[in-house]
Amino acid sequence: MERDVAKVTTYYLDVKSCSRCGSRNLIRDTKVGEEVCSECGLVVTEEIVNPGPEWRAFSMEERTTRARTGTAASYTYYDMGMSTNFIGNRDGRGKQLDHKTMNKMRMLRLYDNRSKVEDTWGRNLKIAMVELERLSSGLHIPDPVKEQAALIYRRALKRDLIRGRSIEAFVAASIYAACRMRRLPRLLRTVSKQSTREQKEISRTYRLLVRELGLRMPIDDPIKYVSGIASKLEVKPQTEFIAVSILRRAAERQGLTGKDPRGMAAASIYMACREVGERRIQKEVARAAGTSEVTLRNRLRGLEEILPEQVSWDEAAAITVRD
DNA sequence: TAAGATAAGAGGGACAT
DNA sequence: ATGTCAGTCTTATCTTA
Repeated sequence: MERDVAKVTTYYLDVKSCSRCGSRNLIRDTKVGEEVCSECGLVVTEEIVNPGPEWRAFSMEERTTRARTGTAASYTYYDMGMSTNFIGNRDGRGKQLDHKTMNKMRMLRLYDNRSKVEDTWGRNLKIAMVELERLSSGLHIPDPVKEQAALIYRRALKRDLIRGRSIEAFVAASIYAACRMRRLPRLLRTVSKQSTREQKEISRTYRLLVRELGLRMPIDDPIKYVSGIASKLEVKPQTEFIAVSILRRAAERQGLTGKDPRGMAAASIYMACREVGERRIQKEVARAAGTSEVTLRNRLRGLEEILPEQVSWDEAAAITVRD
């Protein structure tokens, strides 16, 4: 553990200015590993290039905690005998304390409470990071995304969102959120299956995270799903090409907003297959896209309303070239 | 046999109370 | 805070071409 604590100093090296307003006046909050622009308020943490294991960020916390509480051993037994100390203003015999001593005791009580807050965070994080490790290895989450998830979790902890709720759900939700942010295709269902918590709770927690932390999720573009589905179905490149063109044209006409992107992708591929004359049944396409037949049909209906004319190969080429 | 239709249920957002 | 409403997506089952 110790050798990794030493590496912490490299953490922030790459950040020099705010990516939005260019200000160099950045405020660091080392407890959450967050960096905020003092000019425009942008959280620039995401810009930080930070490869490595997730508990490097964790050790930031650990370092401050250790500085307060001493050895790692006392960290583990943090609560023993400490919680009832420093109460009242009388000594052991019930005698009133003098002012000097009372002030001293007040300071001690203050420090004691503070260190306990830090300690609670530390313990929470320890449990959370173990869970994070377990889930991400089960889901094959690459390190940078895992790192992102850890960061999100820490921000949630800092904002006191977790008290009274389950750590596991927050870890799972953080991972899902990190995947969305980094455009790593993982279904909420898949993440939930690895977690001890049910999908319902995790999805609720995910939305809580997005709302409370103001996470900015990239809108996932149906076009991104096309190639994956196309390769699963082994359709011709031409078909895939036309599917993309269909989506582009639908997007121009505001036909994609608010719909499940996977359903849109599935419908466009199905449509493209039909136009090229490649035989694929709805069930196949829907399954490859990870959605249902019904959804595919509904999207298909929407596409047909928006795009009454066929998208031929030539038109597809024209649409693509124009971009 | 594939495609379409319909029903029922879950879950969440918007909006009012 | 709680309830209602419209809209989405899912699963299951039935009908149609």
